[in-house]
Amino acid sequence: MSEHAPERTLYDHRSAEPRWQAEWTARACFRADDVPPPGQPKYYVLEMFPYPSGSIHVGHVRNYTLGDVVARYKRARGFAVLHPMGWDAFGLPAENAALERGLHPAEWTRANIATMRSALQRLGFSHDWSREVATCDPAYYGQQQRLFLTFWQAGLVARRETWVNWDPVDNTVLANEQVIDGHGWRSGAPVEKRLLAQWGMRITDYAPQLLEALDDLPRWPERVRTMQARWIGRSEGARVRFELEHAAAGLDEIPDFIEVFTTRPDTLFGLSFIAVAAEHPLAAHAAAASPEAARFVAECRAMGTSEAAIASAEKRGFDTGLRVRHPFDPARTAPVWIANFVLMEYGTGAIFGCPAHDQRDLDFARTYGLPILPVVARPDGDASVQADAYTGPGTLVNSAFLDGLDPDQAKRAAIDRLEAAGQGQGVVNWRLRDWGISRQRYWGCPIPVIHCATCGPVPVPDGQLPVILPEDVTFDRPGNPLDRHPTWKHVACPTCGSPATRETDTFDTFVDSSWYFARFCSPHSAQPFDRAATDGWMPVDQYIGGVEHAILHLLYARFFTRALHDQGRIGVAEPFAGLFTQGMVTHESYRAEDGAWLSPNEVERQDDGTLRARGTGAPITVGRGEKMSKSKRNTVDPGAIVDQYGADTARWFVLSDNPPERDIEWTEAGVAGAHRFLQRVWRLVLSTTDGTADPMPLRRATARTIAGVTEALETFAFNVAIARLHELASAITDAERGGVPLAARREALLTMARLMAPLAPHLAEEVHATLDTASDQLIAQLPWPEADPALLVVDTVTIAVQVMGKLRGTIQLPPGAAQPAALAAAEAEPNVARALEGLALEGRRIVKRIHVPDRIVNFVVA
RNA sequence: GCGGGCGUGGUGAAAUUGGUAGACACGCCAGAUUUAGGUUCUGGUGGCGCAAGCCGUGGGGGUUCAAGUCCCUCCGCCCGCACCA
Repeated sequence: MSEHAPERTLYDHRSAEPRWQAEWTARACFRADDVPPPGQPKYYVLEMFPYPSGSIHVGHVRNYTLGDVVARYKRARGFAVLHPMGWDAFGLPAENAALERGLHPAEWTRANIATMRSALQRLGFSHDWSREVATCDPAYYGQQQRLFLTFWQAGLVARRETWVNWDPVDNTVLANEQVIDGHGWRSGAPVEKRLLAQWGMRITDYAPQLLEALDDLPRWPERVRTMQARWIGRSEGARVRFELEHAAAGLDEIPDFIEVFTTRPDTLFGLSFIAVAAEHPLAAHAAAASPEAARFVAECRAMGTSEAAIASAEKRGFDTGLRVRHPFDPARTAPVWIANFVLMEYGTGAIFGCPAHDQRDLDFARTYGLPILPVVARPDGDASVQADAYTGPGTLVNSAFLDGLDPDQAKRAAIDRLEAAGQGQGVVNWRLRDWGISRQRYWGCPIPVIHCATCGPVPVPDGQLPVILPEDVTFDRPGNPLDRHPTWKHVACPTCGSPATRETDTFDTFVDSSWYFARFCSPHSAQPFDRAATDGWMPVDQYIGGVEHAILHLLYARFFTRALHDQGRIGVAEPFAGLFTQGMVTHESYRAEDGAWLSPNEVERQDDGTLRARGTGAPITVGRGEKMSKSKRNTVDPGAIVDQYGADTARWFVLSDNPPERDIEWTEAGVAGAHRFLQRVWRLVLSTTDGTADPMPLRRATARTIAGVTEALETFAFNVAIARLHELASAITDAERGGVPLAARREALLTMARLMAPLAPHLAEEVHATLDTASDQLIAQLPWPEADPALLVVDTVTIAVQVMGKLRGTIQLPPGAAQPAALAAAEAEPNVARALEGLALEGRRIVKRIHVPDRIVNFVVA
């Protein structure tokens, strides 16, 4: 056996990683107090907690690695760090698993949590596991019920008959935010509209605040802020009452007027028609009176929102026969239509149509031959109606008292007149809807309400909380098993004592994730959270997760925090001071000739570089990198990567090459490359060659690396941090070859280990323990290295010399060299001199000499 | 349609924020050591050119001594929202 057996030169992650993980736990390195120590700055790092689906995927690895780099770095920088982890554990997949596999959702969820917890722990993340919470635990959701009741008291909860989005596959209501393109966000089934009594949160009360405060979140991505702003959707306009002519006397209980919302009250004289949504009460009246109207309304509803994209091409309507009077000219009337392009959920569910100045109205008017009256002339005076509706600036015409005004003036004048006449008022309209939180599902937090025939809905008294989800339920039929439970829902009314029933709906799981960040501050509190703990830790300094939560989760969490703030229960109005949205992890997809998707481990690279099916050698088609998905089978199991290469390799790879906000493509070559580099570091550690060369250049390189890595970590440029560490490794390799003493190289390696520690913590500890046998501390306990300023001082700088802006050479000068010296050296540079001579021969001479100290010299020749 | 973002070698990218474009890595080429290696190490690698040099950050134009970076304009790609009155 040779002296350098291969096993001895390889870093063995299989033994090192569990050893260091155990050591961190034993020393409680990542334990945080419920209140950060006084005098020490705090830093709360939070990654969006996972749904316990059963296994971690590489997206999780990336998400938690990013958070862990920040947590470990901030800890080393002297911050008291809170870095918790828990489980967003309620939700539909657990019920589906129950149906498919006969497992109870609780059992399935708990097993998944156990698996995923150990998978995460194997990656060496510095989470404080003593603060772990699961939203399906009564200790958590009981506090959530308490929060709900305080929200109710604060007037933020409403029970209303509302048109809801009904998912016919999942048998539940969906929030607007959960309807994607007319389909359920989870089931993908076309969403229907149903009228149901629902619990809702009055998030619209907070629309102005939620919008304005976006400006105070500079550490949020622009993209997310604009998405939220558009979702909240503020628009200024007017509500206008149109009195109905009661000509159609056959209709019972027709209201006296229709109210519309418009952003263009200036164009009221262009009125051509009124259009109401199919769900509008007036449409119901019309349907009651006329079979044709009923048929049209039914058609619209059947179409639902699912065909919205297709329907957008075709505007369809039905004339109810009703007419309204013009608010400014009672002699003028216009017809009332039911139209498929009017949305019940925006504004008042009714519009006034001004075809000349609104494209949709124009399309509709042309389809049904309705009048088109221009009321805004273009700046050149042309008021004619062209192919497209005119929405630009101009002057009002055909508009009585508004004539001659510009649209902005006319809006104000029209609103003034409406208000004076009691026919409308200027309003701000919001796109944001109230948040429906009832779900007809079992596996969620029970809504703590009792329905009494005499008292109505009654809150469950605090002493009876939590309302525990019963576990003895069956899933043999569709619908909510809580409804069918023999005893659970039957209770006495807390107010009058008469027989009553529990609410059997459960909360939307987005409620669960709207306050977990506060719970993490004091996870064992007998209240939702302790004020001292949230005062100490909130807000979250750095929140990290996928951009798919840009609207739903982040908006609800902001709403909850604001509401709690206004109730005096929490000290911050915004939960997340900094938000980072990471890119996806993608992978090539592979398809066999018959079109079947192949997983990466069913594919093999041939000697000629082509990819073929493993075993059969059949040719395959390689698709571009795209989001990993089970259907395309292009997923990679992080567990297998950790087994083969170790946690540090997986972490290093997801941080390498790409900036974290961008998508990365997972490649076997990239993983192998990360692993090679870590092994290379280990070989440097094992080197025993000694020498007597000057160690100063290596020391300077190390100091520069400290500065470079620090800056990179501060700016989330983790790929750049890795590049800097590669450079230091090369410098140490060069030093070894150049005979730099072993002790100096080991000093550099010890610094390198500390710089690497946030990214590859296990190897870092191994290096540290190997080279500094005197230390009884772990890197996890040590402060961040400081660069000696003296070592950052350079004795020469390279200055570029340009002639007419083109690079002609470089010169070496001491830093801070004065202009005369710099110019002289520049002119003396042979290549520069030659260029200048050549120009002089053409009779051209230097007219200007630019000198930027330590940067550049530029000779400008006329 | 509206909003946001992006466009740099064969590939992923970097660029002190207006000052030497391509750091670092993958890949590729050549060599060394091994030679069972998908090992390790060294050198090379934007394009054209023998060279001096010229060209080069999606295209065009502008500002400037100097532009990947700022301004105008066009093209292309990605993401989000979308009959929002």
